[in-house]
Amino acid sequence: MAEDLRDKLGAQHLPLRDQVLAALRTAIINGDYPPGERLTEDRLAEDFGVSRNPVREALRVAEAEGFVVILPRRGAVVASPSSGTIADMFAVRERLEALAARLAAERATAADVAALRALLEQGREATEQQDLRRVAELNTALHLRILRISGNPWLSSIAKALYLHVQWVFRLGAAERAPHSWSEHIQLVDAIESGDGERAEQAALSHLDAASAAAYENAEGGYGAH
Amino acid sequence: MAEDLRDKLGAQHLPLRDQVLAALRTAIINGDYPPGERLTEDRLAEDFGVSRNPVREALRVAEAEGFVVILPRRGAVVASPSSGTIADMFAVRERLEALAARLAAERATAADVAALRALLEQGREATEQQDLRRVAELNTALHLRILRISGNPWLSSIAKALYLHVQWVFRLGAAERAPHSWSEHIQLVDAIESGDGERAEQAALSHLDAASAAAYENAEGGYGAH
DNA sequence: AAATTGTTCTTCGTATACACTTCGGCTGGA
DNA sequence: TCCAGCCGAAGTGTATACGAAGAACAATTT
Repeated sequence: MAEDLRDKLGAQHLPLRDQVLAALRTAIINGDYPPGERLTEDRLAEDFGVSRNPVREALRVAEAEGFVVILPRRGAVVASPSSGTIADMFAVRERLEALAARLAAERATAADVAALRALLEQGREATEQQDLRRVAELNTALHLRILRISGNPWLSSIAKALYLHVQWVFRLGAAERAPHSWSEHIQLVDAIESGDGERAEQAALSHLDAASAAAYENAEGGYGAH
Repeated sequence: MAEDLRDKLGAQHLPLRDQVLAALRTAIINGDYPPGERLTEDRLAEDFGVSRNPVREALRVAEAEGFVVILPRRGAVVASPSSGTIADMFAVRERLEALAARLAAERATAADVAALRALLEQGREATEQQDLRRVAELNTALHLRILRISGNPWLSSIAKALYLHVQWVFRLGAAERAPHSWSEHIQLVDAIESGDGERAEQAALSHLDAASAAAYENAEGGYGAH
C-alpha cells in the first residue's frame, strides 16, 4: 500500500515474524502442515528456531489471512478449506479477476504486454516439457502480473490472497489442470493487449468458469475430513 | 469461518489482543489517531492499559488490514488513505457488493428480509430526527447484514474490511451523505426481497455509483497530506 | 559548512514467570 | 463395567525484563 515508503527509508531487515509468516504460509500451502494439524507455539518456535513472540505475531496474521484458526485458550490449528468455501472463493475471484482483466486492458503498456507474452511463452515451453510444477508457477505468475497491471492495490492484494488459498486447496486435493488452461490464458492476454476492457473481462470470466468447473470435478470428496 | 466451533467450545474470554485490536481500529476510524500519527508500542500499551505483547500482536493484524503501516525498526504509523485509493476501494466494493446483493436476493429468507426492513425503518426514523451518527451506524448495519445474508464468508469478510476503510476515509475528510442515500437502500432491499438477483445487483451498483460520486465531490483535497 | 561522533529513543527478539484453561488419564465408587 | 470427579500435564495469555541493533537528532570536530 505504501511500498514506496517502505522501500525508501525502511530496511532490508525482514523481521523474523515476517520470515516465520512466509515459512508458515508456504508450509501450509504445501501441505507440510495438513489441515486440522495442531500448531502449538512452542512447536512452531522450535521448527523455525525462534522464540514464541515472533511465532505468535505470525500466527495472528495467518489467522487474519485465513490459513489458521485460533481457538482462544486452545491454540491454533491449520484451517480446513471445505468444498463449500471453494465455491465461495471462486465466486469472489470471478468478480475480482474480471475487474482486474478489464483494468489491465485499459492500462497495460507495451512493456506490460511484453511481460505477459514472455510468461505465456515460458508456459508453453514448460507445458511441452511436462514440467507441471513450473507450469503451475507460471500460471500463478501470470495471474499476479495481471493483478499488478490493473494498478489497483486493493484489488491486487485481495485477489492475491484468494489466489493463494485456491492454490492451497488444489495442492491438497487434486492434480493440476494447468496445461489445459493455457489456451485460455492466451485469449486473455490477447484481449488485454487489444485494450478492450469488456473483451478482457469476458475472457477472464470464461477462464475462471472453466477453472472452477475443473476444480469441482477433481474436488469430489477429500476436504471435509480434517 | 469456523464460528460454530468457536462459539461452542471456545471461550467468552476475548483475549486482550482482540480488545486492543478492536479499540485500535475504532480509534483510527474515528480519527483519534489521525493518519501519519506515530504509534509507539509503549504509548499504545499505556493508552489501553496492557503490556506490550498484546499491542504488538494487534498491530500486526492492523497492518495486515491496512490500518497502519509498519516500517521495520521504525515502528508503526497510522496509514494515510490517499484519494487514489478511495477510487480503488470503490471499484472493488462495487463488484463485491453487487455480488453480495445478487446472492442475498437468491438466498434471503423471510426473516432476513424482515431484518432488513427493520433497519430501513430505524433508518427512516433516525433520518427524520437528524441523528446523523445513528444514520451512519444503521447504514453500516444494513450493508453488513446484506453481506451476511449473501452466505459467502469470503465475500463477507473482504467487503466488510473494505467498508470499514471507506467509513474511515469518510469520517476523516467529509460530511456524511447518509440521508440522501436512504431511498437507494429501499430500492435495494425491495430488489432483494423480490428474489431477482439481477435486479438486486443493479440496485447495488447504482447505489455504489452514487455513493462513490458523492465521495468524490466531498473528497477534493484533504487526504493527500503526508 | 560538512562530516563525524555520540546520545537517546524505540523496535526486535529472547527469556522467564505465572495464572488460568483445557484435556487426558486416573481413581474410586456405583 | 461404567461413570463421576479429581488431578496433573500441557499450552495459552499476559506481564516483565533485558540486550542488541537501528534511526533520528544533537553535539562536536574538522
